[in-house]
Amino acid sequence: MASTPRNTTRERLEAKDSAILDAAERIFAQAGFDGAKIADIARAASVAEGTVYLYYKNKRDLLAGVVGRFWSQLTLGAEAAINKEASTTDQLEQFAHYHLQSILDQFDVVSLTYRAQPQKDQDLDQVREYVKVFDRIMRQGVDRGELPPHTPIGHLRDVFFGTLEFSSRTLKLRGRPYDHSVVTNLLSLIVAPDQVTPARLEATTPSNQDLMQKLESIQRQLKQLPSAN
Amino acid sequence: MASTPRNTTRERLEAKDSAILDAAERIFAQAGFDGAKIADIARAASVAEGTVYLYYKNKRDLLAGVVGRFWSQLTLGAEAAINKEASTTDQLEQFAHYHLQSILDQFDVVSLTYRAQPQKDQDLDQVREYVKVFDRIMRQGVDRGELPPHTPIGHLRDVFFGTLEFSSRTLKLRGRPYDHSVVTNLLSLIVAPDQVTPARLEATTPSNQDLMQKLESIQRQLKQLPSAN
DNA sequence: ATACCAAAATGAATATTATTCAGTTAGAGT
DNA sequence: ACTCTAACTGAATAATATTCATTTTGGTAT
Repeated sequence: MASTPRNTTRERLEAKDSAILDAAERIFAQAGFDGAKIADIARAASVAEGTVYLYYKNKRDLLAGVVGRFWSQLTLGAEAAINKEASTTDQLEQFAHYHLQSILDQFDVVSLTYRAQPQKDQDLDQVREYVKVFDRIMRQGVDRGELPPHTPIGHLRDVFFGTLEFSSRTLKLRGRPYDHSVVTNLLSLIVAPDQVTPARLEATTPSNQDLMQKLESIQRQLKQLPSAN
Repeated sequence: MASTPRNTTRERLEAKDSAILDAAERIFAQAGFDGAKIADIARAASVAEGTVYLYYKNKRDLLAGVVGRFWSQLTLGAEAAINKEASTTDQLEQFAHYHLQSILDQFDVVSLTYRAQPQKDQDLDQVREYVKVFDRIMRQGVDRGELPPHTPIGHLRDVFFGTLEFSSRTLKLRGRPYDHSVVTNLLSLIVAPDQVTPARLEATTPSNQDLMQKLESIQRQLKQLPSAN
């Protein structure tokens, strides 16, 4: 019955795989790799311990599954969060915002990514895929002429992801929530400074620039007073 | 006999502690946290398994000891590698060079640092101490007038360490050796962000000092008005 | 509908290690 | 030399990852 539209067997297997990954993600994030017990994960997924080993060779392989799925989903979310019609600067800001928010939100899962030496080469495939989102934006920016042709994309990629990851650690360590100034500051380094206008900030609180302009305007008016000269 | 210059007992204990840390560092770096067996570490340190537990509460605590010592030594090395008389830019380059080279060289030990959730707050104390080296250079740069007064040191610190850490991962992943262009590129962002000289930065974002000067200037003008009374 | 078979699932048994602890050794002070 | 304690030992214990002999399930053919 190969032509039946719904392959119930495969569906059942995928559902079970998914349940195991869900449970593993939860337990790993909560207890860390060592603290997580296969028995707990199996129970949370409503399967026997042995069943876990039908889907994943061992605990480490299970972790790789969790991490791989996480970054894979993050890639999808990023594509959705970025407006491909927007300017390069705006796309970068959208991506940086999405990335920082996501890794703060799921800090524990992210932390599992680089734990110990990833065994296999393909263990980081999904991360590589995610990173390519940045490369695409930058290449498009160069093509469009919004970035100089010699832009060192490789270097800036390390700056982009490295800074956001380190910032997320700093924020977590200090118990602070998402902070957009991290994104603004980063962008001011990566793209030409005059292209980055902290629109939100400008709207809410007048900058020193605004104050200075106002003062200069007042001063000009003063100079025009008849007796002032 | 408390006045004897050499306290042999203490010395013996410290030597043993050191031997255990040496062995642990080697085994942890080689096999990762999970892969490292206490039995192996004990054998490599020439002590019984039980002895390890006289010095460290458990395996995780032992890891914290290894990581703490590593960063502590890195701090000493950094102080030595930086010429305090040099310009801020040069000091930053020296530090960046030292840092990247060190973390590449001892990549496996560095990787152990952020593994899983550091349990205690003080687990990262030595890392904090290390990070302060950057802050000191930057503050000195501002004091000397080599950096604009409003340099966002906190943000730039995340950029500095985040970028170098991520770059080290990129290089390792590709089997590449130390690459100084990483340092050069990073510095061009931090110190002289593409034609944004300190002067220009000052011009674009007036400080409160600037504002105060402007106000005082206005005030002087006002006093000269005849009708001002 | 029933029988059959392979795939899927189970969980008790096994293997591997972290951790403990009852017993031993060493060395500082008297 | 004797004592007493701190340091050390390694076999015993406990926790838990992994295996595997057995059972269950569900699709397919008759």
